[in-house]
Amino acid sequence: MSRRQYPFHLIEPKWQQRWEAEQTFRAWNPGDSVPASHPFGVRHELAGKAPAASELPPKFYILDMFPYPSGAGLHVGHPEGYTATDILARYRRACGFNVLHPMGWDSFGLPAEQYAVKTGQHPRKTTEANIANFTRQIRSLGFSYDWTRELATTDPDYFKWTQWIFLQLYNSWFNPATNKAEPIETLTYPPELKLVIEDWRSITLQRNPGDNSSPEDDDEFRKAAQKAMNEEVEQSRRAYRDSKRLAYVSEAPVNWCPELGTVLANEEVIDGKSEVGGFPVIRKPMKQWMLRITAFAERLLADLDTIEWSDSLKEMQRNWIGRSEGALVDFQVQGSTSKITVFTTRPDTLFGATYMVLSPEHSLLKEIVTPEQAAAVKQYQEFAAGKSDLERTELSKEKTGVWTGAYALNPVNGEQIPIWIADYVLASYGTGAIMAVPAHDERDFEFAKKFDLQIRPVVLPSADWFLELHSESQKHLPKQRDWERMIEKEGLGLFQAMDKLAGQIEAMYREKCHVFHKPFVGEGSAIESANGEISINGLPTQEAKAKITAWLESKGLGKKTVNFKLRDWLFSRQRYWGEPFPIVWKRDDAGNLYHEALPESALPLLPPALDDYKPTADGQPPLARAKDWLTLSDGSIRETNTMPQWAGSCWYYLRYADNKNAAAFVSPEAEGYWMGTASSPDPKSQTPSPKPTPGVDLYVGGTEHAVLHLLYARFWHKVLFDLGHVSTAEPFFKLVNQGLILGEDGQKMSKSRGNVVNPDDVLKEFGADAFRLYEMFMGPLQDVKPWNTRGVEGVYRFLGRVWRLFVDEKAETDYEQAETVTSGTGSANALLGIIKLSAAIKDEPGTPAQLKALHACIKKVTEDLDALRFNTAISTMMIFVNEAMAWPVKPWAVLRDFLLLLAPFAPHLAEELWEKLHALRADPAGIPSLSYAAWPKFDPALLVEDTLEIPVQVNGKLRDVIRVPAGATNAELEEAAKAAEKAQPFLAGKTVKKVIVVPKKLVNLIVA
RNA sequence: GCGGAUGUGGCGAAAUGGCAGACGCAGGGGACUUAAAAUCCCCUGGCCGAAAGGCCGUGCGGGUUCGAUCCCCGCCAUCCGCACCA
Repeated sequence: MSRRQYPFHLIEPKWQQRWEAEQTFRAWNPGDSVPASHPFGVRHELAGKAPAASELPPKFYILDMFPYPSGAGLHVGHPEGYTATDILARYRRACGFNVLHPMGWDSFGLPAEQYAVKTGQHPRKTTEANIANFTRQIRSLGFSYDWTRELATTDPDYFKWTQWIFLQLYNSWFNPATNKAEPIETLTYPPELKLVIEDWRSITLQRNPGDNSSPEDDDEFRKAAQKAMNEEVEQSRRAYRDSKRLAYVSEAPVNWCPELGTVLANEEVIDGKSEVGGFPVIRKPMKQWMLRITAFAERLLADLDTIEWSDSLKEMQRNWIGRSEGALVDFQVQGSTSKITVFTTRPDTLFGATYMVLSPEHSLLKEIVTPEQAAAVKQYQEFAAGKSDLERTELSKEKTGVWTGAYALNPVNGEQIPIWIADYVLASYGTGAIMAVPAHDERDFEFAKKFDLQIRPVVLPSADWFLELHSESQKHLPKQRDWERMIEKEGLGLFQAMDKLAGQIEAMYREKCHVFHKPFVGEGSAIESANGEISINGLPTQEAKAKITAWLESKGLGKKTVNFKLRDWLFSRQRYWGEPFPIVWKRDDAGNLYHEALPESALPLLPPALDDYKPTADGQPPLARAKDWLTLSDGSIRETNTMPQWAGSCWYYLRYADNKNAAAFVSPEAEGYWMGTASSPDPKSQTPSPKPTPGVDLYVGGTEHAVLHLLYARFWHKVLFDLGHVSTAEPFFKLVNQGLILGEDGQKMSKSRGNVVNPDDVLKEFGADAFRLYEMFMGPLQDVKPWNTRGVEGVYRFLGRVWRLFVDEKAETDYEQAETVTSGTGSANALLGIIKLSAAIKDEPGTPAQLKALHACIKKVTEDLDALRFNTAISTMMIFVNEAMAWPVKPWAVLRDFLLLLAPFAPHLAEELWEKLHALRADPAGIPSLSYAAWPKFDPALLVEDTLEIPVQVNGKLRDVIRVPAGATNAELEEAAKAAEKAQPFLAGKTVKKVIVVPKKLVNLIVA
């Protein structure tokens, strides 16, 4: 394919430059002055004004997940989502919305830092170069972003506010009574932490005679006296306060990579090895900053019901949050005052608890381990700690553990049960300890079998379960032939035999269920579950749970509770290229370290300049190398951790609304307009539907962020909402995941497979419009689909047909000759000026057939865009063009409306043809802007058919198609169907028993 | 193992209770051309048939219905998450 279908190489740069020069896609905030000439102002009669939110048209916020600007540049997967959102942004603009469609850079990140470690080049340099390359690539695709709102998370003007939001978290606590984040000042302290003196003014002074100090001095003295008296309790209060903050410090097990000398984030650990270098990673407790996301678990779960995300995505978030209802139960340790609390979802199986298991890291171990077992326990703890995550999962098939030598007392029956430790119990879930009910839990069952612990059934399964077990033909169970014998020799019916068999297995289950090969983990009815005070025998599982839990609560032995899989967010990284924490460390009089926030005025806190970006030899983060930066004049020491990459992406969508604001992270007006529903519907706009929604109206991005980014951002947003900084509880109202684009070989694109498609190459050969169109034509946005270069050629040919639909053949030949002569060095505009439109384009009304073709196209494209069905919208336009090519006369107005439909998909080509089309008419007002021209409306009256094709079925099989007047009655339809020629052979000699007539659709004749 | 999604021609796909395969790719034939490219026109799910036409066909097996790619039940396969979460 050597010859160009049309001169996209001239058209595309021309319009991209025009859009940029005229700031065509600038989005206007409330209060902005709209220039007199700007097409947005012209369209909405706001030119030269500074409209308030109520005067602006309704907003539509269309957001892409901003990219990490990697050194590799864009691949064809990126623009898939960007193209979809750009088409919608242009469509919504045409519909009369004020569209916010921004782009920016998630530019903190590991690759730039690793490059810095290797080469000493400052990560900012690498980052800037990568951003420049990404910008070039993205701009070449002709997206209608408002580039004045561009932002980068690495920009100090941006991360100043990331740090500011961290301070909001730091200075807040979660009030369980209100279920909200509140300023830390509203925290109430327990009675033992009451200040001795509440108010320094209440301290009475006894003046010495002759003391002539001023009353101000008295106040100073009173303050000092209060301070001294309260000092001790104040220290405890600080500790209490610090333990309640949404941002707090905790000794947490982290992914420590000895080889790299650093801590890794979970997402940087793959199969127990570091993503970089593939070195082993172990769990190690270290002091870390944590964010209290768990406090919001319930709301993060419940509010999923208020937003339009795909089921699968919501499900992934639900699984991650992992809510489960159960009970906390206390077990007394025998011969000790200590209690072990366990979390269980099956309190109804308490009578079947035959041993307990603590995680190897459990804090009570040092108290309860007997001297005889101490060595074995210690050895096991070391064994478990030394295991990498990889080894833990690899070895998970075989359970390991050690007895502690201690016993606990089962609270329901006082029975002595051994306490074990095993690494199948996780320190980080529940209480880090379990009651083991091997008869009703797979893991406990496996463990009990291995270590020969008692297995006691306390839930009776249904007969079906026994029969299923039997059908798996296990050892020890009755054999198939036993069953057959029952039927044959004992003369039993099938169901009697099954009952008898189930009965036999049940007896065995009650007596010696340790011979079974699997436990019963489902719901049944309780057995063997009674003590002197309470019995749950015979109760179905749900009722048994409720009753035993109530009993435990009444005896003070336990309580109903809800547990979550979600953990608090480990928020610190031992890295250079991230936001420094606005935190310093100090020592109190007793010499204890404590932390304090820097004042807002200290923001942004910039990272120090370094020569060496490696962690220090003793495992300190790189920031600890900057000795000057580290220590403040008052002796306090800066926090040397930095924030993770997620921090910047947690709130960038808010900054887009007001990215230049130096006084606030976003102004309330801008936030209220773009994120709230403050904008008023514009009565003049053509189709402002669907209505603007709270938050981002549409967010498009890959599934790789299904959980972490989207959960973290929702969490921050809720905190900001509680503190009154934003007006909605959820940030992203509607979210769509674009599907992965695979290589031509159907495999995931990767450098090593050599199947990566570079957009630059595609653009060079086919142009941006063809590229955009193909990405959308491949299939549904959400689907995974393979790239196919022949497919690009197909849509490219379609654009060529559109070109030839408009352009005069002779002029095209002239243009080609001129281009050859000037060999591309001539003025692009002069060359394009040679192109003349076809003489077949006439200012005549369209024929009914032409108008029908146009309006059918308008209808389908509009409906498809509303439903994000880009692929079928494009095929509809192909059908229109194929038909229009044959028209001897091409009505001007019909082609004009078609260009409006094409414009969101292929904006450059549409602009060029729009310009030429309008140049045919010497309109004194000049050429109207395509980008703000109103979306065409279809006229249903033009689509009405005079006659309809109606399929005729006989007994549900298609036999003929008849043509009837559109207004035919059911009776007429029936008659016509019975007379249908090709149906006759199937009707001959038979009586029509029944006739189904679906008006305007079909007739089905049922014959005997 | 658990959860979710998907399964339709040679390929990407469309139709979501009513003519299965729109549109595009690939393939075949033709027009234009000295020739090629480009463009334009026609054909193109399988089987039987000279044709007219018929039969079969949306992963597999059942069901609901006058009628099922579509709704329900049970399987199978593929992909994506999560995975000792008590």
